Amino acid sequence: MKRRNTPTKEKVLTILKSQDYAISHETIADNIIDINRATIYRILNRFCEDGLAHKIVAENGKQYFALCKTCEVKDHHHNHLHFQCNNCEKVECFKSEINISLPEGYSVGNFNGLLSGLCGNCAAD
Amino acid sequence: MKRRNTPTKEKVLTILKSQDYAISHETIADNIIDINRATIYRILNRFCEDGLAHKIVAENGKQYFALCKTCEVKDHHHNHLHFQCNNCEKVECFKSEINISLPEGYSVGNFNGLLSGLCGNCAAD
DNA sequence: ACTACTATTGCAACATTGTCGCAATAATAT
DNA sequence: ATATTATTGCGACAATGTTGCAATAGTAGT
Repeated sequence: MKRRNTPTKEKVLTILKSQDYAISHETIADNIIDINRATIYRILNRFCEDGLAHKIVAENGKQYFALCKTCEVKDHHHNHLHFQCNNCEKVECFKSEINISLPEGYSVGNFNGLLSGLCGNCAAD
Repeated sequence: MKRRNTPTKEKVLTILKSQDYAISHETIADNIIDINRATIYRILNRFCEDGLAHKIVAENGKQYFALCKTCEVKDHHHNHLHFQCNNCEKVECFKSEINISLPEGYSVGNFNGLLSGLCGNCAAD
């Protein structure tokens, strides 16, 4: 299936690029008016399929999306931790990769690792 | 707030104990008839508050609960990974703890780490 | 430019999940 | 027994993410 370039897709990508944090569909909806919720999800999921972004599931069950800056380019995966601040609720990608070893016979798929607590800014207050 | 012993709570605890995997409220509802969904969640959350169980958020955003067998007793935390099979959907606790280091100024809270893929049984097929 | 193909979008509807307020019930201590 | 209050059930709710369908609009080929 070949991707097409659409204004909507470009807008979502622009927002993703402009953010230092992983964002939820809500953030996107707040930044673009007149874009359907279903469309946002479809675009974001397409980005994930294409290896452009990755998805983080937060402790509240919500999905956050971030561009793949810290991810390995070759042998693409997302074995880094994320951090969500309980106060400002921002989700950020950590640089350091996690070593993952699976039991015999298991096959790897995805990794979703999230720490929570207080970020540098919020803990200082 | 002092806890009380109720039949409902005991039933939920019995089910938790009988399972080798982390379970969702659904599993409990399937095993006990006539118990309210809200009540299940309240009981499970109370178990978590009391350090009896811990909560795992899966990639579908659903909450799973497991008794604290593998968790550290002293200085109680849950720094172990979990694994959910994409086929049988079971969620299990891994034994090995993860080393977690936070950036300067951050304060730790919780860790939610989930691997997904195929478990030993399902990968064999 | 025109056309055909089909990826993408918007809309509406839906299932599901987890939470909350409130009144009724029942566990606990006196 | 009685008083206190933790727990439960019920109903309602908001929110999230997905899907089917018809309409729209990229894209490639002529």
